[in-house]
Amino acid sequence: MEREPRKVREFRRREQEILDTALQLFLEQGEDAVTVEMIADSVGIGKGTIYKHFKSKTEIYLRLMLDYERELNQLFQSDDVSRDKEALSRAYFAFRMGDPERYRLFDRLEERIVKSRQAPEMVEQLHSIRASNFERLTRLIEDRISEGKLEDVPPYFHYCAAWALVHGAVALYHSPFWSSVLEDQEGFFQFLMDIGVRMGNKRRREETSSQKDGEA
Amino acid sequence: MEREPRKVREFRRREQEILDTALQLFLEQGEDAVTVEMIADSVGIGKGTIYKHFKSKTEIYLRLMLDYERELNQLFQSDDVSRDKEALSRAYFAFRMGDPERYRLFDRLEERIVKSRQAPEMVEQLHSIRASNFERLTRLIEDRISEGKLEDVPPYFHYCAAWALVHGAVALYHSPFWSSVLEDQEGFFQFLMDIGVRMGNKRRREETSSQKDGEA
Amino acid sequence: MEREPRKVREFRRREQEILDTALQLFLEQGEDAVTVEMIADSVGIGKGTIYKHFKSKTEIYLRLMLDYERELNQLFQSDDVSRDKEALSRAYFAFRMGDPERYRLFDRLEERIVKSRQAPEMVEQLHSIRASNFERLTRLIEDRISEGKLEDVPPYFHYCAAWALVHGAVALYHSPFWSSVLEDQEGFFQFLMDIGVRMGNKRRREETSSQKDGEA
Amino acid sequence: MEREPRKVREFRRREQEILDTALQLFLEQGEDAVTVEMIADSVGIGKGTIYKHFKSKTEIYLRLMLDYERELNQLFQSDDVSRDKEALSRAYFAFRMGDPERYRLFDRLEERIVKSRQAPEMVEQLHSIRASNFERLTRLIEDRISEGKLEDVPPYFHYCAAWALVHGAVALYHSPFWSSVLEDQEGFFQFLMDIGVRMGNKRRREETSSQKDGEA
DNA sequence: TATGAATGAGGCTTCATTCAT
DNA sequence: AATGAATGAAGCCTCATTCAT
Repeated sequence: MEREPRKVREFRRREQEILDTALQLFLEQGEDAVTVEMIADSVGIGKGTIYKHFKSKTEIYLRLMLDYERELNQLFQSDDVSRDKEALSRAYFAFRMGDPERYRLFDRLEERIVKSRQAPEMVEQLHSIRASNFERLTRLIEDRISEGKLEDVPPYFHYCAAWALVHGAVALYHSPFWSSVLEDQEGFFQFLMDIGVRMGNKRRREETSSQKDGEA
Repeated sequence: MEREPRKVREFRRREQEILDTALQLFLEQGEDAVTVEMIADSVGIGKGTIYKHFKSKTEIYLRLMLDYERELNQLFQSDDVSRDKEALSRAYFAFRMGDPERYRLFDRLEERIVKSRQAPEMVEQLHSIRASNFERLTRLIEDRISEGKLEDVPPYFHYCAAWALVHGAVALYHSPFWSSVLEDQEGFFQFLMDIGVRMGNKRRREETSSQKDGEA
Repeated sequence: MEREPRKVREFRRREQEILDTALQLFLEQGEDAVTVEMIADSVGIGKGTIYKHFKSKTEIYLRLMLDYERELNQLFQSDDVSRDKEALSRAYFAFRMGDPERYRLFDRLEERIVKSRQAPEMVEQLHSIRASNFERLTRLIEDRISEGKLEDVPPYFHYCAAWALVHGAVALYHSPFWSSVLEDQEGFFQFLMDIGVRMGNKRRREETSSQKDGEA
Repeated sequence: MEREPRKVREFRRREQEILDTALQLFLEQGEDAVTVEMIADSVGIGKGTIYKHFKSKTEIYLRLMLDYERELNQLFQSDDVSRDKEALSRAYFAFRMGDPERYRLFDRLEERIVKSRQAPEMVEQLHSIRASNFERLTRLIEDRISEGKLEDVPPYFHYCAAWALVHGAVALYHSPFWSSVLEDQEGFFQFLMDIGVRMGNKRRREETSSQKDGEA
């Protein structure tokens, strides 16, 4: 009753090692350039061992994605941030931009995996974590709307807009072309985050009406 | 001296046919699921013939991407739009969202191609078209800034922000998860476009200062 | 209009070569011990080439089986034999025993392929050839029954019995144990064939009644 | 001195459990689809434990085959049946047809194992059991021949013919194609068994001579 | 110029067996 | 004795690209 845990712990440690190494390699070389054998070699184990832990390469992808989604989940669940819409916006932005490569990788993988209909149960699991995050978010936004601080549109307008902006920011950061354009990266992402933080706020009367004809 | 042009024209027509078909297939099935043979069969020619037109599959990708970039270029060069920053924003948004799948495909391909360092000359060509677009844009924005209509930040802040938002919008549209959340797609993208059109506008005094402490 | 046929002929020749070689190897070493690569090497071509001709290893199996079944079909359709039940019995016996290894191989393969539900269309094709053979046979037997030469049982009793005996003969021939027992192989198979040829014949009264009468 | 036997008994019981489970699985899924791990899981023990009982997967096969052969042996050794050739024929037929799947499995395995020359000692053991069976049988048949009840051919002609017919019957029963043809299975196998029981019987004068020219 | 047969490197996955605990 | 994690050889199949006709 005290020996088993050791073995189990060893096993888990190795599993984590595989995941860490795989992520590292995926980020460095692109997921397609990384073979299962390379992962095994990097960890220093046999190819077959990987398949004791994961049924397929796709399952490795999904495990990594789930971990990432859970990290985000913790952010949303933590009280110090999830009460304040602006703080949450900033935290979300920071989370995504904190490791843009990773975010990008998972986004790419998700599209591919969903398209090929592999491991649908795990995909569903992924989506359900995400959905739970956004239920909480919806409530927060509804509160702000009724307080008159946010524009009165369906709550998902707000967080989808935030998602989009952040997603774009990540892509920008990543893009070989654009990142070379951005001389003052730091300043720019600050600028962008401010836009994001403010973007759904209720506008003053005059402003609202100027939307189309102000220019004319 | 009159026969040759006909042959040449034939040749070009076929080349275009290959490109159109390839794009179609890439969009439908994903680029990795489409083999060169499938393209040839779809066009009704031999596999070898494709290699008379393009040195590699990657070159097909790049040709498609260049064409797309040139289409965008025309948008930016057309006078009726390129004088008015808001109109341009809208047009840009509309262009990307008009065929989000295509945009997404090219974005994905660009990352991969750049990473693997294939066909660097063509990549450079792609980037130079894009750069020329944005030189023109830079001038337009500089004008608006000096007119006091846009915030006084480096001009690329403005168009990079627009790029990011649009990019995010496309991804959102695409995402199997998010697109299911967006019940009122039409309304949402309108909402987002408005944000995009307004986002770099110079803010009134009060607003600017309220940035952080307005909430408090 | 004269060049194409040459290429096509070449292609077919090679296909046949693959089939012949594969059969040879399957017989010598057992189907599982033979890899696609071995076949390719034996023919002197690349592994990939095999897959231009056959979608999978299983398809090779099935092509061989279909060819064999068609050979048998020709036997049944040939007039000189298919009018005379005894001659047909002998011819059938001879056909199976003429290459017992091959028969055995295909029997084994059929079981496996059917069990794993691969290539069901080809399996169906195989079965339909066989069924057509036995329709013809059914008619022949019905004639003999109404002439009072064969026992009046459902026609398939007759040919299924023949099938069973021949199948057993082949297995016997094959069995490492039994074949060592059979000192006078030639004589034995003659003996067995005689049984087969006679076995469904109408028996005289006395014989018929003696069948079980201990019981009565 | 009383504890050890218990342990030993336990060990044997487990061994039998492994064999039973393995057989079950082989029959249900085909021997190649069953991994050693599946057997272990089914029994509820570790994979390594199986290798404490059997040196290899092949040894499991052979142990099952030996058990089967020994069962048959008991049939032949039991006095009530082994004195009467017809009763023995029927019993033999019944034994094989009683579990045709099992017979089929072992037949298949024997071919494979012999071909690959694994565990030759066990194969030899298998064959020697079988040989002993047939020595006894030989004597029985010799008696009947000298009594004038069976045709005067080498005794093994008789039992090899029986073997062949039964083997064919099993295959017929098994064949995905043929079994669908056999509407009246029960009736057919009765018909076949009668043939088997009678087939080596001494024929009356007239019959013998009619063999070839009776038809004419 | 057009063709399409041929290529072969390389990917993913399986599984019987070993061995340290 | 029992375990089950680790192994790695080996198999099947794909597909971009070449090249002789």
